[in-house]
Amino acid sequence: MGRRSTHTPEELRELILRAARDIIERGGLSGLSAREVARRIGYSPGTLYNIFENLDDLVLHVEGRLLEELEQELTALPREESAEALLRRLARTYLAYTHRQPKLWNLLFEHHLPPSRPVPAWYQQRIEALLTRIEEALAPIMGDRDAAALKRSARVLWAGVHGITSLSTTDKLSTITTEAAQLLVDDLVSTYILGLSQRPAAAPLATSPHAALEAGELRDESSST
Amino acid sequence: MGRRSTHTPEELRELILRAARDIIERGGLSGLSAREVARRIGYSPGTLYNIFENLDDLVLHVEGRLLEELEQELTALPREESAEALLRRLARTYLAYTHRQPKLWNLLFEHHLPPSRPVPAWYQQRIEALLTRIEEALAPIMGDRDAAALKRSARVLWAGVHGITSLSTTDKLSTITTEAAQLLVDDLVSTYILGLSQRPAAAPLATSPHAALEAGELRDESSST
DNA sequence: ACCTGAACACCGTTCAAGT
DNA sequence: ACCTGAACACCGTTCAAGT
Repeated sequence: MGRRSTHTPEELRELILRAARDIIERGGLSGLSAREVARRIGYSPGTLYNIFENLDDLVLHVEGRLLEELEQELTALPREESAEALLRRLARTYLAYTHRQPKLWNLLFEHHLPPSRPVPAWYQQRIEALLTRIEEALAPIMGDRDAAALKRSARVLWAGVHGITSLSTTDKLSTITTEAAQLLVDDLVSTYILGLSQRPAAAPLATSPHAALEAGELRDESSST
Repeated sequence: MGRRSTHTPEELRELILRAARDIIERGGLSGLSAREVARRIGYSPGTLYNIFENLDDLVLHVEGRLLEELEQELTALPREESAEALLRRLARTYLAYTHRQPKLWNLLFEHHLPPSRPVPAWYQQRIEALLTRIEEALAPIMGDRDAAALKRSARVLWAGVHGITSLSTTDKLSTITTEAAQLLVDDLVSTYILGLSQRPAAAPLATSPHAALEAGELRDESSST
């Protein structure tokens, strides 16, 4: 017993993260256990708890790495001719990344912290960073619409692409192949952008045809429930 | 030991499903265990295995009930003035259902079967039934576009709404409130439908402006990777 | 200072034995 | 025929004890 110090704390951290990632990539989150990680790296289970708070904390850091990697891929994308082409490329890159390691990516959505402790700030920031990539790509299309609309559209697209990848990697959309999923992603991006381009740009929002339509429908909604 | 027959097999099945549902509703999938279910209903753990194959099978049947309930809600919806209003109502109903019991609904997406055994047919059919509700609502808008386009759009909308609800219930979209999620869902449905309405209806597809556009873009894509 | 490993309180699943 | 409960092979997490 006692110390071994064959690895620095940083090395140990790396070893643990890599082992955990490997286990999840092969067998999903349910295949992961602290004891299994310990076995793989040749340390006792207790050692993990010197470095990570608990298993949730460890998993959260594996997720963080994934978000980081994806963001790098999105950032490294070549220039495109049009804003629409760029958005489509972003969506496809996301899709390709998730299909390259489906179980790992699913981690982001099947792992939940106990409601007692909220998602840490650094994690939220990584997601915000990805959303910012989309907002940047979307801005030229949105023209002078207000910032709230831009944020909203970025989130709609992100969530939509996520929904497609999530349902297709877990085979709950009868989609199965990556090609089929890509068709859906392309359809979403093209059609949504086409819809956006039809919307009135900024202007007195309250009096635009579309705002009036929405207000009317909302009244409908509350009166009939 | 030995039999007790204070409950018929059907009653026992009900007891188990209800206990499991209750546990998941409170503590999520990770809170569920066969032993805990057994404790709650006052039977031994082994009893569950007379009725369900294993814990995955039990969970799958809880999911089946959820899909069934949602479908009933969607089917019972009142008539709407327009196809768009109906689609929006469908999306909101979905959202409301999932936010009413978020942990339970998340079950559908955090629970994965081992890849060895695929999703059973009855489960796939429940999902197809829900997609059919959307296709019916969407058909008037799509006009005489081909059936494949209808199926595709229904799936895009379903996945999109799912993505929004999934990310908002797990707080990974910085959305938090149901109202915020509803804004996103409304935006998705309205904008996507607006986009659809701009597309050429059927006609000689290969020569329509849009088809030409897409073909061009696809060529672009493959040449630049 | 760092790591161990036993200990505690749990799991899913099986199956001989009981009624 | 139905149900039990002990048994097996696992868990996450803690913490006194060792080096």
